[in-house]
Amino acid sequence: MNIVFMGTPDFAVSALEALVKHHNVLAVFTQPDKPKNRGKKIAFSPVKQFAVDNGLSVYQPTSLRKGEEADEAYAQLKQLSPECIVVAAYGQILPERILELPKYGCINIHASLLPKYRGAAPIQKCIIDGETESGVTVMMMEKGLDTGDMLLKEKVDITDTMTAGELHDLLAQAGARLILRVLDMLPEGINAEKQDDTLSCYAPVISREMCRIDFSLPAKKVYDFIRGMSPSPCAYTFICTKRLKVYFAELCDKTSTLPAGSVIDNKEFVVGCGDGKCVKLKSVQGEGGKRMSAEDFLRGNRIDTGIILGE
RNA sequence: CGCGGGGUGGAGCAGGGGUAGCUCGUCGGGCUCAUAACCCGAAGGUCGUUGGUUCAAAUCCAGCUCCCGCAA
Repeated sequence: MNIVFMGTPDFAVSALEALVKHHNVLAVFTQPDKPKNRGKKIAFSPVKQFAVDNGLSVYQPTSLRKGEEADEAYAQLKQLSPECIVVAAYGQILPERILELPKYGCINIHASLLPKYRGAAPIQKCIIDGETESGVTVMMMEKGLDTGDMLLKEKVDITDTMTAGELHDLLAQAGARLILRVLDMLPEGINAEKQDDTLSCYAPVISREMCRIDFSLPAKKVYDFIRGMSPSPCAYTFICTKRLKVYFAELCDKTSTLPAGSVIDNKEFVVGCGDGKCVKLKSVQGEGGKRMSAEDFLRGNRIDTGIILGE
């Protein structure tokens, strides 16, 4: 099938990779290159990198909705005349005229079991909420954000030690499998299932401030938060005014009567939480340092018991 | 030229012109019913790289390189 693909981050690459193998990808749309990282270097999005490596033509309009670039993009799409547009974490909302353009419509791969966790950060959010399963939904796109009729789903179990990164990888693979199945079924028609809006919830974009660990929450919540943020955008706290990123922790059976955030054991980096239970930090990264085990970190940084994280 | 931190024995760090130090690990020995506990001892580093200043550079200066935090 002739397809135009739209996507930006790593999550979208797996799907694109699968499409390239089994279909004819006419073009790839991805977000414009922006000055990123230290020293203002401009970096390609993972999707663009893959597209370039595989000789696909790339389009990077600033907006599909308004302005000259939007009109240009529309004209380009019309000329490409794809039978289907596949979208995976593209980062832009498609205007109606584009939604209506392809014969089979625009299809989205979303990293949750819709109607739950609509929005930008479903993978992180469902782990933070302590869910035990999630999945991928492939659906028709319509005007609303992640509200279209669902075509196919695949469930994935979330183990209680799984991080967002691990779930991300599983879902990306599942997404790639699903989109291929959907495309095969498309010409014959698929039963679409409407979303039950009363069951929906949103996973908004995660801002920097939202990544800060709140040790006044129960230990289990703190634990879910840390693994839900890992490895990106990564939960953090402060230790003596310095930022400390926390990549992984464990629940531990010690208890604490000290204020939430207190370090109650500086040999194993045990921190007290709001409900008196504790989490043991396992993988951390200080400013200017590399990610390392908590044991290594404590070896070189004198952390007295009783000091409170978060400042 | 966005701001900033850093590259020191296997690991994590301290030192900041003139015998290279700490915590842990490793090896050997001791104590113990026993231990990730404790005691004694040992090995292990051309202090990222190049050049400069100096009687003397891990330490000061310049370039290079690699790693990382912030901000976007």
